[in-house]
Amino acid sequence: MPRITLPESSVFSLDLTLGCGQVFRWEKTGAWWTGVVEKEVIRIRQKGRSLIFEGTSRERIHDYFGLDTDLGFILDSIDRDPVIHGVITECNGLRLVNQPPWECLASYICATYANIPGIRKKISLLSETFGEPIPAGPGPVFYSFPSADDLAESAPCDLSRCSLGYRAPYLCSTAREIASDPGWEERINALDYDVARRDLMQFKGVGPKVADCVLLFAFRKYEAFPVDVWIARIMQRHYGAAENRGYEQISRSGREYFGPYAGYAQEYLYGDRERLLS
DNA sequence: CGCCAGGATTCCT
DNA sequence: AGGAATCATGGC
Repeated sequence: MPRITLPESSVFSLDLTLGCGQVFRWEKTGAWWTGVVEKEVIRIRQKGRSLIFEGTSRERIHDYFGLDTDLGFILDSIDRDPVIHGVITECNGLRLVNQPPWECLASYICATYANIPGIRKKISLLSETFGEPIPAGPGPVFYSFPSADDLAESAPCDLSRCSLGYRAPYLCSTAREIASDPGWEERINALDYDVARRDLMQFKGVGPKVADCVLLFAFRKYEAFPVDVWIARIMQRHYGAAENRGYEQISRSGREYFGPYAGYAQEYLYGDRERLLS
């Protein structure tokens, strides 16, 4: 089975990376994580400095987990006070993965005002209903995440079986838009953060929070600082944000305070939210 | 059962 | 620009 040995200087925690809530399709059984990335079922585990995996290429693992990213440099740049310093210690090795853009966009549209177990279920239902089974030997069947075309072409775009609630028409509309806009990835990629953000927010069901998540998790715009209810509470308790501050104010203050890798700070705070709010 | 959730939209002032 | 009401569903 292929194996990647991480260099001494490269900090990485597979458990924190896949378990912090940035992705919704990975599951851990025993020591092994199993997940679907595009058309591949990947199994992977970590033993110290080694990553052992099957189902995909070495290049895919490097790219998906951002193993060539200098995490130490990023963490140094956001390490500005005792609070974030403690979080960096607690969650050391957490990396932002490079998510496929469409899956990320669709997933975070589904994620609005839902909790993580519920989100996982919605995405699982979407994949089983509209995705394609991936041949992967014996055991349970895994499904690819449906493409925008898959969803747009599903006759009346009937997503009602997937527990999406009021998000269903949003996802349906955005799937159609994306299906007829094949250049959207390249376009967003080429735009600066704030322009790209306005572009994404033209899709139905995409407000500032979803846009920030997509820019951060799929387009590597690391200054994005998504604010959900947990981050809002953390910013209130630990960073003196007033109680009735709106999204833009909290997000901007996070960006200005933590700098060009504010999104990393956000994800570390989110990953350690239980301790920070206990 | 009631409260909450990686919020967005619409309508209002 | 900044509120408030509304939205559908499942987890806990």
